Amino acid sequence: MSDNIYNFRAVEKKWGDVLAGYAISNDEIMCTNKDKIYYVLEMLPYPSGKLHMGHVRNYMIGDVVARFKRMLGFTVIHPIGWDSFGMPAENAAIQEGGHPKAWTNDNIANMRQELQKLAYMYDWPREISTCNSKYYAKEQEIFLSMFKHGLVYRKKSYVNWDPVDQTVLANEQVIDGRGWRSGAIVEKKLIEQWSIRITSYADELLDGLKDLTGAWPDKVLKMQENWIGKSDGAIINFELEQQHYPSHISVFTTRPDTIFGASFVAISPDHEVAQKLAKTNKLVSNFVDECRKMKTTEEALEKMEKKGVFTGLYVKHPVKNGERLPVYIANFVLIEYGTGAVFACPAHDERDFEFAKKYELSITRVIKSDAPLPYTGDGEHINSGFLNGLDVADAKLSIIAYLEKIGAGQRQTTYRLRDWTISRQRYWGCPIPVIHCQKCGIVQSEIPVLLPDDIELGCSGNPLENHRSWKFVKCPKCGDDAVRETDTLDTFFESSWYFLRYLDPESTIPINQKVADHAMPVDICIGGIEHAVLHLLYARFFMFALRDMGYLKTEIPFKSLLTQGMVCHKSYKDLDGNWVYPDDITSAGDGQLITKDGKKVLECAFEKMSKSKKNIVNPQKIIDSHGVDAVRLFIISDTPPEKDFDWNTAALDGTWRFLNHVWRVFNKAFSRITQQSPGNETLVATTHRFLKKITATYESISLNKAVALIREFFNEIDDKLESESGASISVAFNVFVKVLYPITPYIAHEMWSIMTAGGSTPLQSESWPETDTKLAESDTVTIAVQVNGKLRGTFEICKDAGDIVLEGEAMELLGLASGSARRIVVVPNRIVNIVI
RNA sequence: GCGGAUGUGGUGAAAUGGUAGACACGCAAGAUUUAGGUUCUUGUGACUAAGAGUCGUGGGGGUUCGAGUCCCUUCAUCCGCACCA
Repeated sequence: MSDNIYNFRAVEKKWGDVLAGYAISNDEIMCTNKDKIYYVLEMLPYPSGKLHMGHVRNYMIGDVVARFKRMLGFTVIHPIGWDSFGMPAENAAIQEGGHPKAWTNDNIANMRQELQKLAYMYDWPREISTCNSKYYAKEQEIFLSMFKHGLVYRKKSYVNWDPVDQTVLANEQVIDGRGWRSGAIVEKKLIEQWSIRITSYADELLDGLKDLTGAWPDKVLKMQENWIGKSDGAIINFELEQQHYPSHISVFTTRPDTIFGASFVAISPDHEVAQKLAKTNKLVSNFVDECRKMKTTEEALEKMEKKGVFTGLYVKHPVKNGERLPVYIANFVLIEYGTGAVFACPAHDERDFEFAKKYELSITRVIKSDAPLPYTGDGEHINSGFLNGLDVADAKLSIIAYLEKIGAGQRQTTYRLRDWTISRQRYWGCPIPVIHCQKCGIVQSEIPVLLPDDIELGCSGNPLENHRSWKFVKCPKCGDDAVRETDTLDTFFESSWYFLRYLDPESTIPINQKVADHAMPVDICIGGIEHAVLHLLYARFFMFALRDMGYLKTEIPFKSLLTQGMVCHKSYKDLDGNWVYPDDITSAGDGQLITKDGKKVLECAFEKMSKSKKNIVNPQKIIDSHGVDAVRLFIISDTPPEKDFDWNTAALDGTWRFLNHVWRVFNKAFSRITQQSPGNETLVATTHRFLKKITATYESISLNKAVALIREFFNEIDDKLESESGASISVAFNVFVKVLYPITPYIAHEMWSIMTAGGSTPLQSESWPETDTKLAESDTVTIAVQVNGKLRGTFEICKDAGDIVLEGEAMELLGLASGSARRIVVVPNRIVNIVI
């Protein structure tokens, strides 16, 4: 191999198998002390076809951590798998022909190869694919456990309904109020769906956030806290005057203290009273229909007028004897929150105020303030009977006690969190293993319930509905004709426990508790911030639920969490507004950018790499041109892992040049080592100084800083190469190769094999070099001299020199007579600040 | 509207309250003539003719011998949630 050019292609070929091979057995895990086990988890990818830069960055961070911890002597668990159910496979099959299973498995095969090419140290024997029955059959067992424990249930709930595709859509699949595939305006529809009782864990999920403080990003904790949305208040029951309706309307309020200012009660169009009225009252039914078609996009909500219709009904005021309040149906009252009904105090609530103005309802101020209405702040109660004179907090306590005494209400905590609707009318998902029998009701099916392969895609609705031989079965209880559940599970169900299955992917039971309780929690989970609420909340919930069902004892899924930033690239548009690939752009010379065929191009913003905006860089392409090591090094250089990474192709060339530089210097150094050249030994101390700092940056996963220090260390070696002894250079390179290895394993391995002449252990079984702390501390320091806090010069001196000595040196440097300073502040080994 | 974060050179970024801009990218000048994408040296925050001068971490205050860092205030940008009773 040439001494000047690092032949990455040859080296990648030579060490590919060595670097991609890794496996840790469960015996080894069980024999390892719990605190010497390190579980690195990257959120498992959806097999979309090709790896993108976001994957490369995500898995690179995990790989560096895994390799570093391995060298530190940990038993590192570092698995990978595929989140392989979901709509894209089904859609691809419809659009391109073929079968979702084939499409998915082809993609997995391709992406697995790409991961191996990048030398990610994955424990391949632990690989899972969620669309494989080996995985989803165990998931069905968990589902049935949840069913038995009353954690899953069927209920009618309002869901996003696509009237063209005839299916329920997840919230994420509704874009600007329209179905992402059909483009139809999504309706709210009340249908029977399977749900998970995640709300019964609301308090535990909220409390659990405390244990994660500091280890999970504050932002994520805050987002989960807001999502759970605990609010304390009261339920107040308003007795209905009219007959033939429920005896009362219950409302939830966080401001029971404003009850004396109540002016009306408003119920949701989906409230049972509204529903009943709609059957006989045309005005009401028209309004209810109108509300149902309401768009739920942000802009629509912002512009939307507060509207309502009077029901003709009245309720009794629970506290003010003899007073009655009109009942309205209002478009701003949500059935999903609280009780689907509110009482309105227009003086102290903005929405109520707007509504009351519009329909000329009474507005009574009950809190003293000079501010204009509506006033939502604190203050002394007025016009409020026995609450008069109290502030808001005291009035709340007082009124709740009173309501409880007279039986008209009670204290109540409400959550924004709703039960998780888990059923999907989709083929490519885990079948819900139950059977509907006319006689026996819902009956558990024998498991596994396998997805049928012979399926007709592309028809409207769920293909499983149309698969007669699969759908129609005999009831396992009574033997009568029965119908299989044709809904499948939300794919978030799969991604809520995969990290437990990795620990024993072949186990006959879903979770091998012995291994799980020994190896869990995951020490670090690395993934995108987009899962801050969904996946990361579901995973936390699953741990609590699995604990309660006796599957394991551990409660926390991920001890720490790193949310890596997005990989961004500048995007470009031509003058017609079409996106243009960055590769197709050249400079016209006058600063103007043009496409290859001469069209003018405008620079847009740095934004997340996406196919639709064409601002993508194909990892495969740059691996071919720059080599795996260059790509690995580049993707973690310069930007902290949690920040967005702005792609810069010129900087990638710089990384490539660095590796060539390393190679050249190594060859020079190697000949000095073998010749045992005489010279200085200063590099030994330098080495330990850098080793100490580099180890600390790896430890805190400040990978951009680790890279900066490694480069600084290398520059130091390069500078001193000619003057140092062979022995000293050998010490430096021994450490340099090892600190480089987690990032660029190929070149590190090549250098190592040359240095050890193949006679020593492979680099990946080597342990991390230990810092000699005595050597790491230099014996001279540079002292900064300041006058009134401003730098005026520096001097070198022995470490730990006394204050008097430093003071004298500083005065001399400045040419000041002793005693001329008003005050002198000395910080040992750092600074002398002279105040005049 | 509520919540969160971030503002440092041309760019990505460093800095336990203690020498701001480490490490890179880019750019400029010079050397070598390398033909594999070179390599090497020097310079590169702004201002100033120049300096060992002045200014400089979004703006304005404050605490301190000393503030990018702590406190108050303000502006801007980004992200999340949102008719939540």
